[in-house]
Amino acid sequence: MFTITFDQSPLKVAEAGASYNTNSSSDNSFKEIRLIEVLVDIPAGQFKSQDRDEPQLFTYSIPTHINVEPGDILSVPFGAMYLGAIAIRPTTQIPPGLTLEQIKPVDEVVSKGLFPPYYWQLLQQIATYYQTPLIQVIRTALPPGLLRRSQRRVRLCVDKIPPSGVENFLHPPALKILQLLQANKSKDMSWAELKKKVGGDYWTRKGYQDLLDRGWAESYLDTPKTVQAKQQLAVILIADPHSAVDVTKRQQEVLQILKSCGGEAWLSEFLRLCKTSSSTVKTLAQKGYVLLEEREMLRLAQGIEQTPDRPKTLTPHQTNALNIINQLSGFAEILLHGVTGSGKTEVYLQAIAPILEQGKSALVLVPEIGLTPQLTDRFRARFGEKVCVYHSGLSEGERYDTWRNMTRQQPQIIIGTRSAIFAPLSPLGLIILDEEHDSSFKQDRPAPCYHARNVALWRAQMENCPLILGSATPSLESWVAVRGQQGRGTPKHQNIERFDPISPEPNSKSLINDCYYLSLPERIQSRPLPPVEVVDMRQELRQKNRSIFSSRLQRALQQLQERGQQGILFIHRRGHSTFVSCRSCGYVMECPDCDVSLSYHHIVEDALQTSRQVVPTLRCHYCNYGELYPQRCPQCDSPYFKHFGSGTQRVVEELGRLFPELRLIRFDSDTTRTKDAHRILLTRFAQREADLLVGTQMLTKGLDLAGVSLVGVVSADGLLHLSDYRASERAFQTLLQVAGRAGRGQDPGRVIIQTYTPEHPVIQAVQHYQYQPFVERELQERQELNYPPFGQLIALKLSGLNQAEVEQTAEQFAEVLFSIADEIPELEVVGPAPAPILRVANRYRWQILLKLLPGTFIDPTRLEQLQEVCPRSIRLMIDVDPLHLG
DNA sequence: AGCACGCCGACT
DNA sequence: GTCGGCGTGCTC
Repeated sequence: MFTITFDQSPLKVAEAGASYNTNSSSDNSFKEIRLIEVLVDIPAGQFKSQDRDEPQLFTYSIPTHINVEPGDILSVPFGAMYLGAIAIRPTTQIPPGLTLEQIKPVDEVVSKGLFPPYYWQLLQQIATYYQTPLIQVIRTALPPGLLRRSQRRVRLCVDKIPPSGVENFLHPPALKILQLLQANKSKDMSWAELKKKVGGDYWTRKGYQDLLDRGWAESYLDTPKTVQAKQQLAVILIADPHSAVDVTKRQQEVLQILKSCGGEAWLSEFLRLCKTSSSTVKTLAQKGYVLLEEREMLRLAQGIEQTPDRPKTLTPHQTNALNIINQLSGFAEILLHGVTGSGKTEVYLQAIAPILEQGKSALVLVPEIGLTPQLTDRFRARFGEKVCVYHSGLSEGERYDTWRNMTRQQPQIIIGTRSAIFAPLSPLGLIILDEEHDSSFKQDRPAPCYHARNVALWRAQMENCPLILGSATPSLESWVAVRGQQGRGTPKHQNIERFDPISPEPNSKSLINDCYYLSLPERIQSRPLPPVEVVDMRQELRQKNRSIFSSRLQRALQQLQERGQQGILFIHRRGHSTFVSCRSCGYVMECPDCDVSLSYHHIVEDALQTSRQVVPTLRCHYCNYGELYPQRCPQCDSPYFKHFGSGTQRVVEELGRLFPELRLIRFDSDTTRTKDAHRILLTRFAQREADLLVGTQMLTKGLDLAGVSLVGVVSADGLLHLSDYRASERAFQTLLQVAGRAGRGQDPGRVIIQTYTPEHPVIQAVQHYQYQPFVERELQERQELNYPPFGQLIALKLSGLNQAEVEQTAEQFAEVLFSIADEIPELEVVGPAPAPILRVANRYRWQILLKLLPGTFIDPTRLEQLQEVCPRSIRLMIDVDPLHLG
């Protein structure tokens, strides 16, 4: 959005006192004063400097006793409070209009040396591409807890409150606050927390004012507390135990144990080890044999210790892939397309080994760490303590320490989720995105809505190292990027080449010819892929089977029990499917213009809000095309024309009714909420405590359970007809992934997919494991409508509390955009349209879609116009390359 | 975000 | 007249 030039050379103290330009009348000599320009952590870039293309920087002086370098995390006074900030560059200029007296000193250096050299360029790139203020990108990248602000808190003046009878005359909001504070142990709460519980700023202020007037409560700003390194007492041996004469036998033993520990240990652990008390150690310290010292302890999340394993023998395909990867030096994008069970992980492991030997680190990104404990375990078994995990599930301390450990330049492996792409490893020898097609690599909640695959690509280029994208069902983006020239002549890395490179990096080599397609078409040990059987549910209806299970699936479940085998039952998450389809003929209502299914809406309000009518409507949430919800199927006139969905609950009930003997484990977001729940449930299943695993999307992600011989998909339709141009791609990927869970052990396995539209191309492709034909077909359709990966999409998502206001602003935006589109013929404005789920968290949502023709891009500054037009009450989020439009 | 300043309408 | 609603702008 804005660029800043970041001085990467350390601040040179000697030069800091050159000549100053001041506007103040007095011409003092400031030879000793060092100044630093700082990016302050205030919400968003509303503080733009007028004429330069960068966010507003603030100038602070550096107290003589501290040293500040660009990139340091600071705490600075800002107005009445203290805020987190990043040191950007030293300066000798006092900002125009200010006097030296107005320059405040930096309060504290919170942390130093957290980034590798090109890191700022990477963050800048993300800010520009994803149209997000730089500070917000920094906030996303950094481990949480570093950028803190002082917060307003309210505390009770306990001694001033009369003992009782208060409730009778206090106003409700004041009483509420009083009660909240009294319920609190420390009689002290943050303003934000109060606001949430009281309900709104207005009443909180009102109530607080009352209490303040009575002198019963007061507010104050507390100083920010940032993550700190953990200090712990360590015992260090400083004299040879053999020369110890004036010690008891027990003390001598203790010294010997310390020596066998390598002469150093954490005190608490050491005491447990020696089964002694701290007094023994203290005595030894007094006698001068050991030293007790506060030392920094790293809280690293390394996962559970594993028994070491050795590299496995590779199949010819694996060997071939590995050879090519190992020959690479410098940037390359490798698509490792391996069918489920083909042993991609083993390739990763063996590709990483030589990287570590070269003294470099490796970064492995996975969709969700909790879902793949087995992957982490395997890395730990191979590389031991060099493996750390990094994801949002860790505590602040763990994340901070893992981060700092990464900057220490010891070769290591980080396994993490999306946010780990910001891991400050350097030098970095390899980046791997496992299951690269997975949509959780795209952030969609707070801006920047970055895709870790994009960021990984930029990082790999900047670091000049290979990037491996692994998947059994590669995304169309990656397929086209790597194989594009063979197919339809699309430029590779279109997203990259569109950029103005901030500065041409010497080590970023030519972007062309760095792509490799490596295929692992067979499962290890030549195991077959499980055959896929498709069941036509329309037929079942005709045969008067109203159950959600077809007779074939029922038989299979019956057999499961009889043969003592295990199965997985996949249910598509309910609530997502807002499409309408015919249960007799399978017909699905689609938008005539956008190639997506129509969504069911029933909230219809008239503008005056005098009356409220509920009219069932079908609507396209791309272009806002709408029509009435037909009572009967437009194609076959059947009355079984319904809004769709079968939830976990219903499936479980039905299972209990049909197969009371079957032991099942539910595996969905309800049952896996707690920490380690995934691992526990999966272990129980692996130990055959249950016959059937029933669950949602989570089942698709990399489960490797040898015992599973049956995979059932209750209904593929919810997946097939999501109102989204990516529905087919996602359905194809999900179904193939689920199917891939079967037959990974000795048993060959089978897959049963139930659907009302067996003729659907996705079903056909899945049935025969036809990746390429499916992708070619899908690409054709995408190309015709200029959808990604050909054209680019940008979604403008508006939300606000007032429905009419949101709609009005959306219309207003559209006006502006249409006028921009008049100048740029490559830009198409689609919408505005209400989001398929109009109201979420009490906010009404509308969106406008920008469609750009292949090879074009829109100048980000054009979209900044919108930010300026946007009323304060409306939130605007710009989602570049949105994945879900629903 | 938090806070000051300043402009309008409802009252001791 | 003043008090206090909140809309606007500033924080080095």
